[in-house]
Amino acid sequence: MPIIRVALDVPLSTLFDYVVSEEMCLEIGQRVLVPFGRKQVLGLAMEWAESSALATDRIKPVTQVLDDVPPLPQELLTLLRFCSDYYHHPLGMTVLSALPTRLRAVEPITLKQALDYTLSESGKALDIATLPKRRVVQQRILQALRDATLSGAQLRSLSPSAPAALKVLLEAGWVETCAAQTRTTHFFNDAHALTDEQQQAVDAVTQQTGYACFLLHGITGSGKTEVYVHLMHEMLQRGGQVLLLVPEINLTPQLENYFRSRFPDVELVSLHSGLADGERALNWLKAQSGAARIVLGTRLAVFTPLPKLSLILVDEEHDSSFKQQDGLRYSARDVAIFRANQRGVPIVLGSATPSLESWFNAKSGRYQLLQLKQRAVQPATLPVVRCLDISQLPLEEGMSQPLLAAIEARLQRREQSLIFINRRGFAPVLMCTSCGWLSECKHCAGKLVLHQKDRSLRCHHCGAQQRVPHACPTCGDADLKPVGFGTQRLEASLQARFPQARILRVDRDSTRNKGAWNAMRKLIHDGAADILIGTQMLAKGHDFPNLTLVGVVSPDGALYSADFRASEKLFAQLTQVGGRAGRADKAGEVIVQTAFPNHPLFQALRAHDYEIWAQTLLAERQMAGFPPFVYQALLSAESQQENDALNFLKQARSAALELHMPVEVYGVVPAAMPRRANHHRAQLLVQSDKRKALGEFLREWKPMLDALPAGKLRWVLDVDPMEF
DNA sequence: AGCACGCCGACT
DNA sequence: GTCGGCGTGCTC
Repeated sequence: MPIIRVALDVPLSTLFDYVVSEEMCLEIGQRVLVPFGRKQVLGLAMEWAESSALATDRIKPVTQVLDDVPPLPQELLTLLRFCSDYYHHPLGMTVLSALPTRLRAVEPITLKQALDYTLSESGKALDIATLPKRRVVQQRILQALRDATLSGAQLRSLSPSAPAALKVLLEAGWVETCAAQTRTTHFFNDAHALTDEQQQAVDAVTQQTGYACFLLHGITGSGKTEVYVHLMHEMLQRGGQVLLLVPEINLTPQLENYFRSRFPDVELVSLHSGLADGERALNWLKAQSGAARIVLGTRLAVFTPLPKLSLILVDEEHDSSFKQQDGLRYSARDVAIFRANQRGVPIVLGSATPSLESWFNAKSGRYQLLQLKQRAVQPATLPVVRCLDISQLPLEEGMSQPLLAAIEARLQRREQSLIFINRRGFAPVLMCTSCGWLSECKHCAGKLVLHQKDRSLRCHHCGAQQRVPHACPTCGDADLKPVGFGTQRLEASLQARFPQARILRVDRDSTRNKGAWNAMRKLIHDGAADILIGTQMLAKGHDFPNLTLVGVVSPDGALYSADFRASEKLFAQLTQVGGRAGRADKAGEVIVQTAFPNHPLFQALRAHDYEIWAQTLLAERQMAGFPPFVYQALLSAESQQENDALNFLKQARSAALELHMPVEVYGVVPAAMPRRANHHRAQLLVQSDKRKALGEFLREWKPMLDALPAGKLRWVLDVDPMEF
């Protein structure tokens, strides 16, 4: 009897053997239902086996083959094996976590057959002019169908009310459905002529045969998206599929609409965790069938089966949200590169501020560097960046006179200002002026943040919340003072100073409700806000057409942060948020309040010189022996009893040292947040200047970790960690 | 991860 | 005498 090896969603690195009866029709890549323990679970058929190491009588038979969807392609299984191996995550969990939730359920999926629409005989005979004049959309649909048989998507692009109108036409018998046909041509809305630079970038990629990784470094406003659009167009013409990865779910609906407008009759699907299970599965299947030609998605979309994949685009490739922070801790950007290589197709990483890893690879020739140094949009010049030395300037509620004056000037000119402060709440801590007591979280090592709106103190790490005390819990003094500034405090003080101004605060608190952020974006776009105050959420998002000033308040924390990537991230954020300033007819202005105006970061920011900044950082990293000059893996552990985590890590460390492999094993140290939600947290860093050496070490080490007595503790191994 | 089996404290 | 605590151990 043949034996199939099945991936199951259990934290074990092995596959599980099952017997397949003769009459059962099973292919690799199909979902199967198998008995496991005393339950029936869903698994994925990974490979055939001649024999099993297990005694024959212990091998159970496959219960059922789920053939409602086509098998996963071998290529995707290979990709998942690579991920499991590289990130040292159990294969079964890796494979199952790549499936959309709906496909991890046993209930069969009923696929709606894609339909095309055409005129019936009576429809052809119909004189459109005889229809009531007000039925504009119906007339438009009929007119369009005169010329060609069209898909639902094509008809939907005629009008938002097309589906309703179509229903009426179908009921009237003028329009009929027929099985969808595959289209080989598509309409391309070629709205913008490319600049020379853009054209060169497009040519470099389209002339590439086989795998190559391109780093598209383009200053803000240089039109990277236009390059993507033209690349997509070319690949679609060649009959391929394009995968576009974007950092955030928030950005997908806008981008989706944008690309739909550029390719009105091309099937485009989005994939992200915000979709309902059914829709996500449906989109995934459209990608798998090859029907969806453009797949737009967040990191999880990197695991979509794409039979005709011919190009991968990673937008804002430096963004840390491409790194998954739990479960399979993959970097979608890195997996995408592996995938492009595996498939033998080009991949383009785009950013105005590339990650140092990518920049280093481009400089050393591993990636091909494509640069866009000119702006393709108006205004032609980048915003003027000014740094105000706050050690020399008096501050009023966190803001200096010149910044306030600049805001006032915008108010008078009816232009918008954006104040960027990466701290939500009113003040990061509450202090007793008498005894020096600070509001600390009982469960974490962090401080409780004052939220004035609901008079609460909140922990941003564990979510704990309490009422603001009326007096100091230690000495009883009633004079408690907020220290430092958050979005709420700036909102309050700016409102007091500019009572007429319409101020909009954009942070996780103000956008928590569903649709709130979208509604705010509309307000901003419609000019219904004068001053925007926000966190990094505002740095991304769309262009705000009437914004001419960006103020940056207290960015200095990142300059002396323990996280070696903090300053890299700050530069990217400031470049991104600064890029929001400027109108079609007018260059923008960026004002940064800092105590270190001569810091290389701000010098580079003023000069709009990413390259010199990257060079500075690379020199620092090389000196300090940090990535991208080394490869890292971080073992973190947390437990209620501090010793449990420490003992585990110490044993893990001894085991690592006993392996005597060419990697550097650091000491056991407390995590950046040493206590969180009543758990003590510590970590152990391992690194090597050879990726291969680190990988080989981890392969030996991981089973030893699995074998250590875990007790009451949680531990994770993070390969290429982004956060510590 | 589940979910068993398994051996020691407070209850009908 | 049982119910149930969560400590090991297994799942093809």
